[in-house]
Amino acid sequence: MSEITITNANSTHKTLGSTCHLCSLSNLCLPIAVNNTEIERLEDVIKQGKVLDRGDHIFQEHSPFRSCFAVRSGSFKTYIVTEDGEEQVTGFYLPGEIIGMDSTNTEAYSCSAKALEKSSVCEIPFEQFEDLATKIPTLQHHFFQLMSREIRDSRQLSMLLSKNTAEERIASLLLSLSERFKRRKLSPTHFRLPMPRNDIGNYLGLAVETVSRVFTRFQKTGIISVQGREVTLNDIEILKDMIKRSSSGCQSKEAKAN
Amino acid sequence: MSEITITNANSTHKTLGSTCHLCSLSNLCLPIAVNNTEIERLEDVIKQGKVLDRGDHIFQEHSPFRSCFAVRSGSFKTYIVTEDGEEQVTGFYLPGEIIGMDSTNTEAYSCSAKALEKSSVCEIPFEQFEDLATKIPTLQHHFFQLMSREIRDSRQLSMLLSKNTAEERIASLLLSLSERFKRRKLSPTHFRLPMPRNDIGNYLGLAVETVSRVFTRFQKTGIISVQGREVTLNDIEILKDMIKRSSSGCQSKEAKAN
DNA sequence: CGCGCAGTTGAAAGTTTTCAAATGCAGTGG
DNA sequence: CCACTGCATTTGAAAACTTTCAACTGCGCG
Repeated sequence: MSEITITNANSTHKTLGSTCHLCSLSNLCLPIAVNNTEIERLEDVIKQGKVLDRGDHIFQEHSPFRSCFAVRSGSFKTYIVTEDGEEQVTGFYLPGEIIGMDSTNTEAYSCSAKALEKSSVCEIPFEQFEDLATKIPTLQHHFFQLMSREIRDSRQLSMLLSKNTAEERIASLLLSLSERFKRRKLSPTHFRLPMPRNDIGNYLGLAVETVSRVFTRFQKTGIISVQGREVTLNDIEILKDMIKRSSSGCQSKEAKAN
Repeated sequence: MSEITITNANSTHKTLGSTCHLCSLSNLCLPIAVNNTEIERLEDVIKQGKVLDRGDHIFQEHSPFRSCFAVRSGSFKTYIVTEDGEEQVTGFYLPGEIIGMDSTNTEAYSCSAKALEKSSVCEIPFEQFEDLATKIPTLQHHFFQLMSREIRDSRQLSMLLSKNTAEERIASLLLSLSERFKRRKLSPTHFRLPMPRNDIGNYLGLAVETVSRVFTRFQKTGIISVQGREVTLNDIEILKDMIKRSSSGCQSKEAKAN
């Protein structure tokens, strides 16, 4: 099955036949079977290479929805501001993952998306993309797939929040990150947390202090090593055992290869 | 804008022009703009009138995914069984709502769906439906819409679970049910809970005892009246104020009229 | 009429939060 | 290059909320 991936604007290059690597994030973003004509259409639709600094927004809650965004580098958090002005983190997004699917076909974005560091994204203007999807069944299929995965991931998070202890939630997040790094061919056992403790706590429904204490506890028992945002998972099995009780891990938003 | 709705097998009738009421649940289920030819195609695809008793499953987790289901009467819960054998309720579904969208485009159902009482559903075989969607842009659009709503609803639940107290969670569920009854032209202030306390607690991440205590507390302060599963909301405003702190209420899975 | 499940209630135990305060780290300006 | 300021992280102790355990009540169904 051939694949297409969104690309770096500077390094676009096509190969003959049906395979075409447009981006360094092959397999992660929009891995779908299309022919060359369709690839060209996709290229027309997707705008590449928007760069953002730490703290910049890709889009703000309530602003008119136009596009989804594929993370190319860096990392993002999505969040909602509640009526009393509190921020609620709804997700973290790493390279190869797609932001904004919860706003698909709505007037406005249902959350804000902010860069956690210097990052870049590809823009997927949704209306055009949708048109294209009616013409390319595999594209439609793939997008249904991404969305249903997003639903399942979110369910997963709900379960985590409703039934699991602080330790289990953190173990779950660590494992989720681990898998997502692994998928990008990076070390699954040693990585840098893109987000502050603050956001972790917010996302997992825990006080910052609790997050900190759990990290400390994990460190003391030797399961992980932490220094600031650098984390080493010393015993993934133990972490996995911790969350066995619940059906599975934290959400992992990647576009899983078809 | 014309509408189509899935129907009772016995009372199928078409009206001329572009409006066609196939089911008593008009506006709730699949309200979309289509022409008559398209309506006929939809009718071919959707199987109507499957009846289930209390405790019956529409589908089981891990069984091969074929169809989504629109609730026609009664009510359902969806749930997952965790590795340690615990049940985790992931949602409640009332007439006009669609079950199974989280399994769209997957091999197997990602949860089980069980009738909470004598109920009936319409079956939407997904593969055929998907084909149809590529031919009817509004249908594709509508389904994207339903799915993105499902994502948002699930996010909402996560927020509820991560940041809200027991009282707020229950208030939120009550208001969600209230709105969903209202949408069906039923009383938004007096209704029968389709599910046992058990499932409420499970869904909201609370012990049954806590659910019971909160109901009692609400009753004592006069906000609601409860006798078993019969509930009367005496002061919706107070309930709304309770959950104001969080951005919004509980999930409401209805297909909102386009 | 009685069994069994659903719901309620009380008291103790556990987790997590909150409040307060100290320490570390990083970018800024002198 | 260093001190300074502000934010991030850590830690301790008390307070708050929810769960757990146990027991009791109520209701529906055979």
